[in-house]
Amino acid sequence: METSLKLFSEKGYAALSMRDLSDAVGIRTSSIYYYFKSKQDIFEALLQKAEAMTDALKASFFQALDSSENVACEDFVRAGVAFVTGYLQNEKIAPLLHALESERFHNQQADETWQKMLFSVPIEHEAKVFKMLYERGMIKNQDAEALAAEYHGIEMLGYFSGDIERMAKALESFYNRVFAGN
Amino acid sequence: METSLKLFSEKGYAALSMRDLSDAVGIRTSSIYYYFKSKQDIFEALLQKAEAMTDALKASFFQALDSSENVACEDFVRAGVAFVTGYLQNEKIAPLLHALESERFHNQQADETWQKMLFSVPIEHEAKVFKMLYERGMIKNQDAEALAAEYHGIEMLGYFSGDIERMAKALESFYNRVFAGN
DNA sequence: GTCTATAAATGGATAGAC
DNA sequence: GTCTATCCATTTATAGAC
Repeated sequence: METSLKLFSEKGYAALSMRDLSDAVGIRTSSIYYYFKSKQDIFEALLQKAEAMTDALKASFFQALDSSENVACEDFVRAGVAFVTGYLQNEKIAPLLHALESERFHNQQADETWQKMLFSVPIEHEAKVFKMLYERGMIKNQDAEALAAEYHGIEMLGYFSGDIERMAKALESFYNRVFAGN
Repeated sequence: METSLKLFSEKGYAALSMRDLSDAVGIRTSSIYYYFKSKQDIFEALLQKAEAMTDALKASFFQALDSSENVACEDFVRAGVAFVTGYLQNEKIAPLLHALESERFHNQQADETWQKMLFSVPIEHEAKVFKMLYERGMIKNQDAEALAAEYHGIEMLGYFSGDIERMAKALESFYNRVFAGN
């Protein structure tokens, strides 16, 4: 599973052959069929793992920001950077996301899980955070959904472009405008 | 070329066979080799086309916003929506971007062109626009780079998530804060 | 320019010994 | 559980007739 994740993310589903995989694992091709009934079966196990990761993400999101009573600009920026560099780009999650992204136009479930992991789950949480910040009187803007979309947009730009410094500056700029006068 | 663009974007490079392609075009597989010396050759022609599209984009960006002397919120939102729905999602560009995205982890040039088209070129232009808006006294925020990153982040979120309505609302929210008090 | 024919390699997958 | 051996379909690509 580990090796298939690595190779699927590097080569893509169609380009990865069972021979490549068995060579990388150090067994014969036919031995793979003792554990998985087909190549598709391996990929589906991967999809399941990604689904599980998404559920896990849903549970543990942004705890630091969520529980804090006072949000300093540094915390705010740090939380955003941490999500991208510490989570999306970490060695466990990144290959999973790459494998999903490479197949998302040819595999509906890959697309759905990818969107869930990168967009719906985090945005839903972020909207809750902004709602909380409003209710505590820490920000004046009531539209938590729009704020979450802006916030997450900055994160996604950092994730896809890889320019984390620019992302951090944009988050800071965002913070200064949203928290201005509070 | 048209058919290969369509099929590469739908199936991905490795999954598209020369047979699929020749069947779709209505000729025999061997006849393709009269025009292209290999499958890779076809994909590289596609990459070239994408590069040309990127150069064309660079030239014609956001003219409406660029030339206006007064930016109303509606114009601002409309320009952003137009870039995503009218350009990125149109029938000429979308398959090109999908083909590039599917291969970006296995093909460096695909990755570079994809990043250029979706991020560097538009952001560079958007930063110029915000700089202009500042110089004309229409906004108070001096950091055009950060504003462009925020603005483009919202667009990318709309593009990838497909939620154009949310994108429009976030752009409106962004406008209201950036242009507040001017 | 398009075809038939075919080469030569690689693909996913199975049978059955150990 | 892992192996050898093998099947058979499909792949990219070429040669050469028309």
